[in-house]
Amino acid sequence: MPGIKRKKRHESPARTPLRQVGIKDIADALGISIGTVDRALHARPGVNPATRDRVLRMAGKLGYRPNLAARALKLNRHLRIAVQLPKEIACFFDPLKEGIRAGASASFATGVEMHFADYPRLGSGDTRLLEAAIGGNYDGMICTPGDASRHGPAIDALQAGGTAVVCVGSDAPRSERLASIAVDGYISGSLAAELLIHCLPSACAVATITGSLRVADHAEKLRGFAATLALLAPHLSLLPVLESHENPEEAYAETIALLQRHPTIKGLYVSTANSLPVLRAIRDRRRAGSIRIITTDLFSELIPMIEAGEVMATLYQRPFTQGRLAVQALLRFLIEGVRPNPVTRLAPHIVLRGNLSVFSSYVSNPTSIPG
Amino acid sequence: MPGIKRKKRHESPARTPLRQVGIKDIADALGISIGTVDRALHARPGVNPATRDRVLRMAGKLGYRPNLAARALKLNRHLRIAVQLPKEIACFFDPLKEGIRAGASASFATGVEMHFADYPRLGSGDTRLLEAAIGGNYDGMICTPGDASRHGPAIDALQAGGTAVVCVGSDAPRSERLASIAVDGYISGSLAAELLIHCLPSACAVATITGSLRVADHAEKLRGFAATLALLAPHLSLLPVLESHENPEEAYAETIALLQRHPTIKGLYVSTANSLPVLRAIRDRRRAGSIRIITTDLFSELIPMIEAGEVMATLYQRPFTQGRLAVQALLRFLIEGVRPNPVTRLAPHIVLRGNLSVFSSYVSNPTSIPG
DNA sequence: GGGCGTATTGTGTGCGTTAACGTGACGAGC
DNA sequence: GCTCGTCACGTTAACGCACACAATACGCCC
Repeated sequence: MPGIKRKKRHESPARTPLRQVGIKDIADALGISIGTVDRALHARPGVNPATRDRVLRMAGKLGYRPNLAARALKLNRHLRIAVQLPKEIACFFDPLKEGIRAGASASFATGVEMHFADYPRLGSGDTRLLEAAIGGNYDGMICTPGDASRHGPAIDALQAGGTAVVCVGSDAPRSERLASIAVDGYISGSLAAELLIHCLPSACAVATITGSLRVADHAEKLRGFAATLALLAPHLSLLPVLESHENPEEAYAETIALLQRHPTIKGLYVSTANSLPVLRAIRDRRRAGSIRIITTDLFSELIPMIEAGEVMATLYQRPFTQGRLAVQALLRFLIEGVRPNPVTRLAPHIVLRGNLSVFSSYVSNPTSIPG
Repeated sequence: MPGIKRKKRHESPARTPLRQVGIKDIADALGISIGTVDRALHARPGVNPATRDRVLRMAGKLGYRPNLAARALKLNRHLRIAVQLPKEIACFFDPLKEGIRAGASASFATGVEMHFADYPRLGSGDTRLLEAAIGGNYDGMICTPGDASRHGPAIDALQAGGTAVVCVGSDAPRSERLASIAVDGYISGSLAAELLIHCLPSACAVATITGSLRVADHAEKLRGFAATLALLAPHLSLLPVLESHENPEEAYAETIALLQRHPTIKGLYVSTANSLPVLRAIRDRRRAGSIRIITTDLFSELIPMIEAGEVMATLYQRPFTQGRLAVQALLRFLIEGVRPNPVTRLAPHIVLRGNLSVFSSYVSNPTSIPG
């Protein structure tokens, strides 16, 4: 209850009552019982179709809105929701999990059991975990399908078994998932290109390094990057893409080799969160000042590099928001039956030096991120 | 109820019941009545301090979480919330209102009456409207204090009378308002400068045009712009600020005069949403291609200009999100008594050509903006 | 010890909805 | 004519919590 002391409300006499119309009001208006109204509203059997119509019409006329609190109280549903996410990359998935927690606690649905399960990283143990959940009788599932082709069948099986699946961070487009929340990869790549273009007015070479082109999201980012570069900056030449396979040593070595092969390189887009080895290689080769770098995601080590201008911008994928949206869509569906938009594609936040302070506070304190 | 058909839940025999512990469980565990437990939990008078401690300890031990649905049902509070916002500038305040509506309907609070009141524009009729609400016995109020010095007293009076006030879009820092949600002006200005700097490597002049420096937010934006320019780009010279006073004719004339006085100008930051006259002047003087322009907010006429590259970027102030956050903070306080962060400062979205599609869909369809 | 006052605790009601259960009415089948 | 089943609808008991009110305990005075 609010801590402030307050004057008594409802002291003015002729205030519009505006009492929330309930099932009882409909019943009274029609001279029938609430039981019938309830059955009619829920399309349950045992109601004369004529009565049913009258009820529905009256409900519309009176502007009936079900009292969700009462409903939630009555049918004290124990929603069981599984959350299966990798431990790595922590700077993305940790705040994502926080977002899920925050979004779930904002819901008034009592008795939502959240079962968090971790696996080491995308592609290692995730499929097995997902398949294990098929028999788990979950009402909902939130997961990141790293490999859509392998996870699709499991997702379909879950859906068929009555578990609503929401994909977050990445998508399994051809599966039966209820919804998918992710950052738009094409837009990310396109933004990275645009930012580089603005800084590189004269002809030079730009490069990209990614995790694996087999990951749909990574491929999408490069598609956006290349397309925008081709469209807006014919004077920039795009070097063949490098793949680090999320392996630090490989990323480091690839970068060193790249700098050796192409000393004139002026721009670099790192489309995976694992940018540290790349940045280390550039530092070691003393090229930190002469290459414009766009990275992905945000973590503590990156902050001073953005402050120093070593990294020009990073594309923050808003993991907290993604988690919040995912769980809210799922709960909204399970509780109210509202089917969410099947595909939600967020634009990443462009983090520059000027707005870094806002986002760095997210990194240090992943709870309670507003927007 | 979800439309999908689902297998029966709870068919496995020995599932942990995990019944949500309630006030009754605490009472039973201690051999006392729920009345006492209730009093203890709510720090109400008339409980033996020793019993109170036992209750609190047991509540903690059992992991008691109040059933929000039951609470909401019981104290079926008729919250009356006033929303007072200007009609202009529509591209900002219309989606803000939508955000308020969306945030309120997402809340499970039944019986929240939202009283929307409009006035023509900031500074014309807003103070009177605000003062009129003092006797209105509202539980909450959402408003944009255009002039903090004049609105502060009214806000304090409202708070004293038991109305919780949330400022949105702008702030009245010295008032007793419950919370304030707005975009950080300093960061906006700083971002605008940073974007311009990246595009303007050689010495030249940049200008700014704003509404009125008397508006705290506008002054803040210019402070951020000037500071960042001075810090990062000594080669760019900042011309004296122009004020349009949100008057289209004045904005147009000022811009024409500016271009005449300073033909070498290469960058321009328009820190108010009323950028159309400025852009028209630049077009009329055939300078569209040669000046890098950063604008504020997003509306339909701006979209093709960003697509064409005429406007390099716009700083989208996320009105929908601001509205959603404002009403959610307010409701959370009124219902659960959770005092929100007094100051929330969002970073604006940087809208470039690459992510324009995401935001232009917000403009055309202001309902259901995800993040 | 009875009466009284205060401090502390117990009991009951109802919020709007749901779902199990109860109740007529009517017609078929014997 | 009686039972029985079915259809349409009525009645009612929860759900967990807040709060008004009832009840009990204890200390104190005369």
